[in-house]
Amino acid sequence: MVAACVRLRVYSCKLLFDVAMPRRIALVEDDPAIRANYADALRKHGHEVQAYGSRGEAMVAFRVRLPDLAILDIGLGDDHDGGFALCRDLRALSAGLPIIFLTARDSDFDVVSGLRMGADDYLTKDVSLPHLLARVAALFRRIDVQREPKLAEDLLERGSLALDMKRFSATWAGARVELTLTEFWMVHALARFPGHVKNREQLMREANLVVDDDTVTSHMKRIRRKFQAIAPAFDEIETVYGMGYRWKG
Amino acid sequence: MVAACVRLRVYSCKLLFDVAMPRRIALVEDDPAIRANYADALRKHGHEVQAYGSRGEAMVAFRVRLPDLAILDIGLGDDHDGGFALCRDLRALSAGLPIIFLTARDSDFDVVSGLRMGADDYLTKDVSLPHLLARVAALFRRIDVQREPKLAEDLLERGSLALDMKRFSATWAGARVELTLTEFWMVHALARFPGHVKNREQLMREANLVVDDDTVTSHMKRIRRKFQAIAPAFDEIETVYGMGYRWKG
DNA sequence: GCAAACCACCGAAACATTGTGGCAAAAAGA
DNA sequence: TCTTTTTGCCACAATGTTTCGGTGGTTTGC
Repeated sequence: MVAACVRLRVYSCKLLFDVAMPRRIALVEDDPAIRANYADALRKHGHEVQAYGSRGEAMVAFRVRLPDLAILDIGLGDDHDGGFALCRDLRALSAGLPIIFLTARDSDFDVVSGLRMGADDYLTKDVSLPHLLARVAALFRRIDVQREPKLAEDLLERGSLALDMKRFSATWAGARVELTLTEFWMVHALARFPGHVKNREQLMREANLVVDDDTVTSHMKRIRRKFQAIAPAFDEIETVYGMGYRWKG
Repeated sequence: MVAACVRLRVYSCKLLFDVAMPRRIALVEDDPAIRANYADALRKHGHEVQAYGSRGEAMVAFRVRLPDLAILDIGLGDDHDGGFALCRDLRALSAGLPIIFLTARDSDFDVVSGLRMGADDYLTKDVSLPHLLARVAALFRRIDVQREPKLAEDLLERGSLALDMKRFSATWAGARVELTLTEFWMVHALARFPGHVKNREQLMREANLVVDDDTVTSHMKRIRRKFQAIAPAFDEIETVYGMGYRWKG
């Protein structure tokens, strides 16, 4: 009983995180073929990947903006320990940046060196793609779990719809729907009481507006269009002739 | 030559980390000889170790008090997947507890399963003792680095951004950004909750100001300009029409 | 079936908010 | 005191949002 309850909580927590933006992964690997291969696999998994072929190239980019995760090869071209040096430089920029070594060198000495240098994981290139992806996911999970887990009143979930009042963001089945301020409040007014019919006057009040009835109609049109742009079959907003609108839920 | 130099530095780094507090590590392993061996090694490294031979025995202890790290074998006596079950139960008790699988089973399927189950690392029993210890240390370092900003409220890291509340200094990817006091507090207000929209009134309050809305706009202009002077592609501060500003993070 | 009321859609005008450069007042240093 | 930095504000330009009338289609009541 208790266990089930806890798991439910964890699950809803996961949903929250999944709505977040894709992670930016930096991949530093000198072999173009291998680089493309890994970059591809990570992208297919929904990550945003920047790939670099050398230590210098990577550092230039890191000084502009740090990624959410760095995956480093150790030998970079002529520089036999370029990855180690890169790791050290990165740690100087950010103590908390997740770093994974991904290299052909499999000696215990190298592994221990890499981990002591501040890396979070050390993988050899014989790992399978699923294995690599699982390691990456595990590291991201560790990062997330440590981050402040606050939710509740600022979040409204109604089926596929999720409204975050703190972020002023709306998502449908995980996909972001870009609503303007007025549109956001109207969706909020509707979705707060699924099934209840709201007339135009009520909708106006919730959005802090005093306008013509036709204007509310226009807003509904745009809201529907924005949701349908993401999910063509969207049909949650029902028109109740002579009454107003209702969120089917 | 270069390699030797790099490794030397790593070594001195290790000394720093080893000074840390003793951690309570739970070791669940059914083979008494192996169990004693690992427990011994961990203790010699300054950790406090509780060793258990079965899933039930371990859970009884966990319900009384959780360790700082759990190292689990997968096969426990007759129970071929006892470690997996234990991991699941442990995760229900605490979503954030560090877990490492340490097992003879080396199939990719088991590794991926273990990691997906919520483990932080997966090691096979052929790893050397130094390797194991380095993995444990790396995981503890990750925990510490994440927990630090909560305990010591004087440092805030958000991707490339780092704010030092003690010195009122801000850095972007390691490069100093010269912010005035008001600007610093506004960046702080934004970056403290990445993704959250802050309206002008909230921003004023966080910077201890009571001014015109336009003035906030001006501050944002100057803040953006200062960051862009360092990283021309800077784009973290997003304006949300009619709502305020948000740190993308 | 028909008229009246209502709603969806389009597009352009009206409106609101934000970005920019500049300037002066206030505060901080020298 | 004088200089420099920081801050607040304004006008104008640029941008994004809201409003609303017209047209045509749909629902309702009789």
